[in-house]
Amino acid sequence: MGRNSCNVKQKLRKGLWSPEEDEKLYNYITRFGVGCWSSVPKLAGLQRCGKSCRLRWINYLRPDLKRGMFSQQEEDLIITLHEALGNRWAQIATQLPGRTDNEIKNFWNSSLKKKLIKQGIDPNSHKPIIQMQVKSEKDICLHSSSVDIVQPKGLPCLSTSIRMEEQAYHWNQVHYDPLFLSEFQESVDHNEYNSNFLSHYQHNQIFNTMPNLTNFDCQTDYSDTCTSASRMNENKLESVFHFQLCGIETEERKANLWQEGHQQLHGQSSGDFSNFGLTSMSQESNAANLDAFQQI
DNA sequence: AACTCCGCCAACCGCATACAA
DNA sequence: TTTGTATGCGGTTGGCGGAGT
Repeated sequence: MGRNSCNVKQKLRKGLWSPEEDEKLYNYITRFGVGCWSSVPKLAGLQRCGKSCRLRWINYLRPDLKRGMFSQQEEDLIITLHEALGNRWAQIATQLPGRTDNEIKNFWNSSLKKKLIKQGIDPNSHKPIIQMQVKSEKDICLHSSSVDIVQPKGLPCLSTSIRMEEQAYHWNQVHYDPLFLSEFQESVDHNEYNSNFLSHYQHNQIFNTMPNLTNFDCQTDYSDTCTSASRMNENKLESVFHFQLCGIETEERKANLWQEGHQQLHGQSSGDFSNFGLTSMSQESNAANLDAFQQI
């Protein structure tokens, strides 16, 4: 049963979002909240499909999004979770507050994958590439007599006890909760591991030793990726307003405060967001204003 | 300066699933 | 139970901008 693209029914806009569209969507969501996405574009006065609006909100406009580079801890966590979960970006994203599945996926494909390959690790299996080559040669020799245990998709490779120790060591490196590690080990031992295991932990907030990434410090040194970092900051922050100033607030009053703050800073109507970016905000003259605004 | 190449990332597309009528 | 619609997810793509020539 094929389904038409949501843009086909009407002549709807596609492509990059303009600051005006962002403003409309942001104002609508902060005022009325996220309800039925399919009705959002109509009610917000946008020539977009609901799907596009949802994506824009989740990946860009959401006030609780973290901006900037991935920290080393986040990087380690993504690698570890990818080893355990595979390409389940949405599930991985639940363990990284303020990060979206799209962002993590892009980061993985553009950076982490290459990094692992550079380190001689296969990004799909997370095994050393040399070991994989030896194994594949062995497979060719042994063919059907292979005794390897087939792992369910998404499970880390735990076919030997040595591997399990390596795994535990690696997981400890990224500061997993010891309770989580022991229960994970137990679940694996009893073949009880399933894709909901991590969800369970997330749901019950058992990742209590995971570093708090919400207040991630963008000043951290990321020398090897600073070029893309600066570009990312520009891309993300220059075009639109800086929602994080006032955090997520659904009440209209807060939205108004935000608009007032914007006007205070720039002396213009909130309709024009094109100049409300990091570039200008990073200037010292604005820093003091920002501090004052954050007090609102 | 002009052009090409290439990496990054925002956004789209199609599929799967959930849910309501 | 069937059908239509909404939402969520992962793979893919196209445009932008920086680097190199």
